[in-house]
Amino acid sequence: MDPEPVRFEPVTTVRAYERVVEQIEQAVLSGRLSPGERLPSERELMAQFGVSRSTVREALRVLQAGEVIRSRAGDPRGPEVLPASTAVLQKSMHRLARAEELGLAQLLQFRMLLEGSAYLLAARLRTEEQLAQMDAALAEMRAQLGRGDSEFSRADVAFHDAVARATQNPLLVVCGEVVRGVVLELIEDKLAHAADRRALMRKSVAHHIEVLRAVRDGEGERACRLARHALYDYYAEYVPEAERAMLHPLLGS
Amino acid sequence: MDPEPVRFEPVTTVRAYERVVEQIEQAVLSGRLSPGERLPSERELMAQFGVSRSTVREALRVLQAGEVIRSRAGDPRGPEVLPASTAVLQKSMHRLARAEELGLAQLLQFRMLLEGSAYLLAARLRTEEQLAQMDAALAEMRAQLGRGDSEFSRADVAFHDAVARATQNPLLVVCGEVVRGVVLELIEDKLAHAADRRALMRKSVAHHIEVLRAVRDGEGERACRLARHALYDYYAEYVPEAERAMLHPLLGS
DNA sequence: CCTAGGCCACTGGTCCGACCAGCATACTAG
DNA sequence: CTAGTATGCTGGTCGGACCAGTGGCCTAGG
Repeated sequence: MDPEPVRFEPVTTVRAYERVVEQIEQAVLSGRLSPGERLPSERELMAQFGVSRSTVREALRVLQAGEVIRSRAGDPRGPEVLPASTAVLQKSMHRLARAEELGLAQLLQFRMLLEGSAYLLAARLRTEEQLAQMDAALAEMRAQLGRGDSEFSRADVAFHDAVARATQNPLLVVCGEVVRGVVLELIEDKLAHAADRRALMRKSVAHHIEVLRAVRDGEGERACRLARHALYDYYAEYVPEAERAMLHPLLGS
Repeated sequence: MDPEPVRFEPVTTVRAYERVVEQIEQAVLSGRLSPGERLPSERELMAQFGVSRSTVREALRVLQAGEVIRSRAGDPRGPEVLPASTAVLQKSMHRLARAEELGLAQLLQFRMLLEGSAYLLAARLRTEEQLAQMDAALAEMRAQLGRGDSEFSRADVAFHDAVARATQNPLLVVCGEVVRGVVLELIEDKLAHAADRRALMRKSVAHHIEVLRAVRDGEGERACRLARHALYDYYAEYVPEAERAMLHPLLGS
């Protein structure tokens, strides 16, 4: 055995507000503080932690940014502990997607991958109720076919959300949502100039009908393949030709 | 047409610090501020935004919590804009996992999905150099077979990273990394008590050899199937039986 | 008795001014 | 020319102050 020498750890200055954050976060994470419960008021916390109100406030700001608590001015009951949400996850993923110099190719690849798998899972795991939700969203799409495309795409989003929810996996829901959003951001201007949006919508509806049938029949593999091909057909023309190859492995053999 | 009545939107009080956050965040997101660049000092910002220093500081705290910037006391150059990181993503996912919104089943499902697809893509897109990196990582795993399992799992991580990089998709790299981390966190204690870790390692090496061969031969589908089955075999026993069914659709027909 | 109304104590949001310790640079003494 | 110090900034923390809200209490009117 090595004669383990005395080891010193690098000293890290821990700011006062960080200690406050830490303690409150631990209380929430460990369940000693449940969603809906209230924290003491800032002035009370300042006494309990032995720090100034500024420090307490900075700590609360951090927790607020992390969706751990919520403060309302004037509420005598104090800051509220929030239930866990995917909002932060979504925001951080969005930031990452925009920062990582992601091209449309990468985003589309990821989306094909996710949505395909979502269908694969949904086809097996969906309940009748979720099936009905997809039906409703699809009906809404058909109804909005003639109207502006903002309503149409809202119905489209609702459809995909229903599919994602059917997988019972919040990760799939969030990631799908984010990637879809970023993809749309990247090409909405190009898409707006598309020659015939009406034709695109009709094609989209036809595709959704087909894929929904596959989901209803439990044919996951087929739904997966359909979705990926549809995405490719719809978006590939906007992907630089050199990068298009990275989408092909997902189209199956 | 409906005689569209005048519509009023609910008034939302926007806090001063929120608007400061918003502006700085936008500057970073839009690229007007790049990683490594510096923000003006708090006193300077307070003049530019026309708010007090407390308000500026609360805004900076929020950005700091979101890993957008970093402040060091005394640094005359001011707060630094950070490159996008996965830390927040990881933390928020972790919190969701602890809040039981996310069980091992969901995480594992997502990981099976991601890693399978990663192999599928890597088998087609990998370069010789990336293949060599996987080889090296695998060799390291074999070398560490006898040693502590922290070295072993580090080599394991290196292998999976090499695979993810071969897909040329940063999203896949990041998500894979994060999910792998959270999964390990969730069961590391259970895994530590496993009867025979040595046997598990050997089995893991054997699996990696096989899957790497599939990648080298360009058999993406096979690599995908192998990886998912391996993950299932390795982890499924820790998943509540009732939720195990949600993993089965990914194991293929 | 009960209820509608206003009152009030307290909340969080913002501002100000002050002090401290830390950092990078310029300057100074050797 | 170098070593060390002085300096002028930085962010971190503190205390006190004021304001606009909120919700419960208390009261006047039924």
